[in-house]
Amino acid sequence: MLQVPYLRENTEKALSSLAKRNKDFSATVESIISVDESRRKLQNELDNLLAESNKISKIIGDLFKEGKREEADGMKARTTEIKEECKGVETNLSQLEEELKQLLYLVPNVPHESVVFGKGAEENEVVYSSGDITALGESKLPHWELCEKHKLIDFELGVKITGAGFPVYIGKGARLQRALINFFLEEAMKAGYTEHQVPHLVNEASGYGTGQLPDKEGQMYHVGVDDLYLIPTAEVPLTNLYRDVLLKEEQLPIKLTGYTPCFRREAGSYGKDVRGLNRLHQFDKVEIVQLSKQEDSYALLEDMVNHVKGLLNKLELPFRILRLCGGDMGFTSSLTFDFEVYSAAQERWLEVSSTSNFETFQANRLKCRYKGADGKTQLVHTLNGSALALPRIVAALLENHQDENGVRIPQALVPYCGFERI
RNA sequence: GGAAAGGUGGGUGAGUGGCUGAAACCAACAGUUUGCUAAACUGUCGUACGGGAAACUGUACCGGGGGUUCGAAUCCCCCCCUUUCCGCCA
Repeated sequence: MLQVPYLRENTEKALSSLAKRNKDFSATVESIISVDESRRKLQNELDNLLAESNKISKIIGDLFKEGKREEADGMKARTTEIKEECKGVETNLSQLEEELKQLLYLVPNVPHESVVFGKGAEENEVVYSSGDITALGESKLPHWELCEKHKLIDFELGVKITGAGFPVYIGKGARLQRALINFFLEEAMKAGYTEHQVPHLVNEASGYGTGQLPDKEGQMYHVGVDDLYLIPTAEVPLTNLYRDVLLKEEQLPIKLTGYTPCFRREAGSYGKDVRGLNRLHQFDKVEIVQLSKQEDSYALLEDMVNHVKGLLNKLELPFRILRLCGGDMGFTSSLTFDFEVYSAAQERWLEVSSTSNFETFQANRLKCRYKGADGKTQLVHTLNGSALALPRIVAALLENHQDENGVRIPQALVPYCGFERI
């Protein structure tokens, strides 16, 4: 959620940046500013009424002590009057506050200056690419066929016990999952991230904290009886560890990592793009999260991008990095880099990581702040990235490293797997 | 699921309807002392929204929401959460 004073003082700048999202927010922002102005006016009115009432109450108290009971009783009339007036003002005020909140929920984060205008995914900029597109022979197979051939994943079984999008990993397929999770966690640990095992269900407040609520309510599985949500990413519990927290400057940056399964309803997506491992309702992911001082966040974003680069290089996968254009960027993000791995057998790019700086957008709702050297309290910047999500990595590994004898496991992963080939 | 006890500032924790935005202690910050560190001493020290160039100042906030009262952290009602005991259980 953006901060009203920011919008008020930087209206032009905010609007021109927001326009990069290929949507016009000027009407909403204008409403925010004008509603807030009315709000402040009413607040002032109320404050003055209350100030008067407080003053009178104090005098009455003093009169009572002096035993001037009648004089005191005489003053009560005015406070009753004030109370009536306050009621009206309060009602209007809370209405305006609610209105303001709803309006603020509509405005996404202001894109970073490096973000370009764009309507959608086609306009994302490739800012880096690494590795050659793997040349595969005629016998190349997509991962879903490789999975069947080598008995790594049984999609049908998953359908039976749960439904589509809930695969069952078997044998070397299961061990590969475990190996990847451990590999990613170890690498994150070496890079200074502290591993956390967090709950896989979160409450409503956490959903609001990181911005999944109210914007993406339908994307999360909701456990009605207990009013809890299954996490769509470890970002939610990890970042919310620092909800309502006042940090000291020297504690920053805070670097967190964790493995969790992720649950996404993915309502409305069907077809060939979601075949096999390309899109699932449940998948595994290792997430990295940072909380930082405002002035450091973009350097740290760079570090996170480099960390993910390192992982993909060790897995010997060809990939590219995209800087998302305004139209394709998530609601809460200021700047996002997507990582895509080329899948030679499917002949398409698969998104395997999304690494973003949210600046103060999440921190504002989270109320995660720190006290700077100057004694001033300010919001932290939050960042996160997938490092990495498993299913498409598995797809890419299987497809890119297949040969006539099966599938080769990249060297870096062998110690974690315990086998060199599938 | 049943019973009981609790929820107060960055932390611990007092708090009799008005002198309580809130004692005390810890932490933090500034200073004095000191060869350095430590200790000791002195002072400062909550958050949010307003007004003001500033000093300063108004209001709100003691889990959340209502109510009683001229006046509520304090009394009443509802809700939420935590802890402990019992039950169930990996």
